[in-house]
Amino acid sequence: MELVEARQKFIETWGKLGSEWGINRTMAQVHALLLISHEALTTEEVMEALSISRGNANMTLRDLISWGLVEKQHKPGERKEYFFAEKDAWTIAKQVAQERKKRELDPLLKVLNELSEVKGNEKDPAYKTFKTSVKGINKLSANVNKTLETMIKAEENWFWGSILKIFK
Amino acid sequence: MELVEARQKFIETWGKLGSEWGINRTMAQVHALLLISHEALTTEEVMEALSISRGNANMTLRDLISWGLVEKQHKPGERKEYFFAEKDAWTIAKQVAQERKKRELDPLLKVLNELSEVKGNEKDPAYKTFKTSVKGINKLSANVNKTLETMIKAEENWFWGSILKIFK
DNA sequence: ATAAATTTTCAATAATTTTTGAAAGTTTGA
DNA sequence: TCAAACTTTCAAAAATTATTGAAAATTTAT
Repeated sequence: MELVEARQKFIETWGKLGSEWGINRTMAQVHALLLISHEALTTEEVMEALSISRGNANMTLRDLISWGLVEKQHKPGERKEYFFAEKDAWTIAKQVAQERKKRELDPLLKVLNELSEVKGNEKDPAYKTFKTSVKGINKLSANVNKTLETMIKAEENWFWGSILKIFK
Repeated sequence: MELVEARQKFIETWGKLGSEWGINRTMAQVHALLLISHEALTTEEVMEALSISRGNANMTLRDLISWGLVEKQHKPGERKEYFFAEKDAWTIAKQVAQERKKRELDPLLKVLNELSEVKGNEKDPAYKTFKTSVKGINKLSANVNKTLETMIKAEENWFWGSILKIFK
């Protein structure tokens, strides 16, 4: 396979994967493009490479920055902004995990904690099932949350550190 | 908070979470409804509870079955089908992980393996960056894959078994 | 202060995804 | 064999989500 074709396929595959996981396809594609670019690209170049509009490119790049996956660069003497992606797979994964935790897991836990406290008649099977199910999900979510926190905070932690080496 | 209100909120929250993770909102809501129902429900009851059409309810329930999260039940002497959800949070999580692995991770790995083998000029920075990035993602994905396989196959495995107890 | 270069915004439009509902299909019991 | 009970299908419609593009805002150099 030729590099040009392979690049195309990577962008397409990454975009598809993103959309299966609730990430806008274009955003995943822009990320893919930057991942396989050895130097930082301008908005113009991103627009060109993926045939997307200026508005779309701009918003998408800002989103990627807010996810901590891309950063702006400035070249001396140049006015325009360049965009560059973190390339290390482990760092990307950590960043995505951290962001999703903040955006989704933390709010979920807040709701589950509330719902775990609903009062009712212990004899009522509807009440019992609700409570048991919600508590079960709450507990698992809380454990995932705690683990992510530990992992993110202290990769040096002797225990998690050695587990995580499996993935690197 | 009243049980009726709490149930409503749980269904809404689970639906939102699903859609953030690329799962159709209605499907997540039907799942939520069954999760907090102490007995199996008919298509009719699901339609009623969530105000959705027969076609939608039918397709969604079939999908949930294909994800291994819901099963059909038959009551003696009754003609219609009843649907019941697995309630244990850990079993649900395992099931979802296994399904997503099969549907998404395995196909991804196939592509990444292909792309890792693209030939080109080692002096070309575009080629070098492509190769390095793709290989990095490939390696991480392969490790995640292997770990999931191990986890799914042998929960009894002394090593993973003890790690997984953290989550249960 | 001016204007060229660049980035951002956002209402309108387009594309995609989901849902509906009625018709077709299937199963079961009499 | 018939028909009632129930399930499945799928083309059309609705809802949602993403994209465009031109105007407004901002930045920078002179």
